[in-house]
Amino acid sequence: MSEIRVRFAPSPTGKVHIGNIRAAIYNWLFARHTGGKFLLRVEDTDLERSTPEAIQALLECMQWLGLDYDEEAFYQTKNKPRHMEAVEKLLASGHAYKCERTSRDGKTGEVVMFKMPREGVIEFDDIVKGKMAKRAEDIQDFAIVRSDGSPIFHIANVVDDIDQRVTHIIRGDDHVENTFKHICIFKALGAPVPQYGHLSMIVNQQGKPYSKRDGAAFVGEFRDTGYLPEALFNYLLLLGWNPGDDREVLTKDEMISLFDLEKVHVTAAKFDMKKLQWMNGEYIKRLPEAVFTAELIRRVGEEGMSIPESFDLKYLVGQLQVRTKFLNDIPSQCRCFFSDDYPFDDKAVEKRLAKEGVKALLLDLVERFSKVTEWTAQALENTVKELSQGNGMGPWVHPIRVAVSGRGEGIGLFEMLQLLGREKTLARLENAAMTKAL
RNA sequence: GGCCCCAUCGUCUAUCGGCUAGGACACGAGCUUUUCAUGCUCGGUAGAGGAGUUCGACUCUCCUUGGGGCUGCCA
Repeated sequence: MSEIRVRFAPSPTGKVHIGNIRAAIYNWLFARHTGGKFLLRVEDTDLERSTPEAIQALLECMQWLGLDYDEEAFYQTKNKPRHMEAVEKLLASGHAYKCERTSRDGKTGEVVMFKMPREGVIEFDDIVKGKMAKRAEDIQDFAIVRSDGSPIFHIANVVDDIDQRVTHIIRGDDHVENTFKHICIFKALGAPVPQYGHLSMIVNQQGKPYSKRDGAAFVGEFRDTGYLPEALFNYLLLLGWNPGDDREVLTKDEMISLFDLEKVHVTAAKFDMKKLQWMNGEYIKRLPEAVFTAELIRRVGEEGMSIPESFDLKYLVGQLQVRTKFLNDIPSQCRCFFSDDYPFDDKAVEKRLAKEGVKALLLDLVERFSKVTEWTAQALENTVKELSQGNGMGPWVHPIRVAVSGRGEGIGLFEMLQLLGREKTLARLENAAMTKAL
C-alpha cells in the first residue's frame, strides 16, 4: 500500500478562519495517525490578497497550533505551467472546449470549459459522509480557464493534487459539489481519483456558517485574547469528533492515536465559546508551574510593572493559576501587587467603600492589623474572624479587598494581604478610609 | 426552482435493536468554619412528526416537516 498523503490548501487572505484551521487539524491528525505525510499547499492565486504578510500570518498561525507540515510548502502560482499543460491535454482529448461567454460581472471573452459526461452517475465513497452519488446530467459544464488565460480553481486544484500525489482529500463540506466535478477531471486526465472526506461546517447559534459577526472567528483573535493553542486545538477537534468515551481533555499523543476520520460527524456543529473558555481554564490549570510563571513575568513586564526580588512569586502563582481563564487577565490581576498606582473600579468602590461606617471600619482594621505579630494569611483571617463573631466576614472582607486592590475580585483576600505585606496593606487601608470611604 | 446532505438535553455529544437515554459545557441549589475562585454534592431539561419492519426502535426503511450546502471567468 502506498504512502498516505494529505494536504491543507488554504488561500492566504491574512486571517485564518477556525473552520479552515479545523480542517487542517483533522488532516494533520489523520496524517500523524496513519504515519502519512501532511502537506501544505498555499493557494495564492488571488494576487490581491495573497501578500507576503498574509502568507506569513498563515504560517505563524499553523506554527502556533503545532501544525507542522512535511516537505516543502507548495505554492499554487508556481504550478501554472502544469495547469495549462493539463488544459491542453483536456482540449486535445475532447474533454474540454473553448467558447465565448459573458461572465456575471459583464466580462466577455473566450474561456475554456470542461465538458461533463452527459450521462451516468458520478459516485464516491466519502470517508465521513458515506456513499455519495450524483447524476452527471445534473452538473453543468464549467469554466477552467478565464478569458485572460489564467487557470481557475477547479483545474489548478486537481492538477496540484496530482502533482503533490495527494491520496486523501479532507476538506470542508462546501466542496462536495466540486468533488463530483473534480472526479471527472481526474478521470479525464487519466489520474487516480483520491479518497475524499468532507467535514461539516462550524455554525453559529442560528445554524448559519460561523463568521466574524458571531464573535472571534480567526485564529489570531484567540491567540490575542489569551487562549492557549492546545485548548483551541482540543476544542476544535471535539467539535465533530470524540474518542468514543467521556474523555474530553486529551493530550496530543492521545489525539493522534485515537483519531479516526470515519468517526467524524456528518452534522454541522455549533460553536460554543463558553465551553472553549472552560477548556482554556483547564489547560491553564494544567500548565507546568514554571511555564505559567514565565508567562506571568512576561505579561506583567509588558505592562510596565516590575517584580521585586523579595516578592513571593511562587505563592502568587499558586493562588492565581487555578483561577485564570485567560492569560490576558494576568496583568490586571497582578497590578495591585507590583504598583501602587492601581485603578479603582467605580462600581466596587460605590458598593463596598462609599457606605456609611466603612471609614471607621477600615481605620479600626488598621489598628488591629498593626498589632498582628506574624503577617500571615492565617493570622489576618483570625483577626477578621474574631471581629465577625461568627456572623460572616463579608462586611469586612469586601471593603478590605476593594481598598487594597481596587477590585471586587481576585485571589483569596488574606493571601492577597500576606503578599502585599504589612506596610502596603496598612497604608492602603488608611488611604482608602480617608479618600474613598464614608 | 434544481441537485446534494443532515436531524438525541440550550450547546458539544454517548448509544453500533433491549434505555430507568449516559457524560461534558452552560444554568439552578447546596457544601468547602456564609470573601472571589477552585473543588465537591445534588437538580432540571433531549430522541421533529407520521407510517412500516421487529418480540422489541433513538437506533433499520419510507414519507412529511425543519435546517444547511451548492447551483460564478471566487476558492
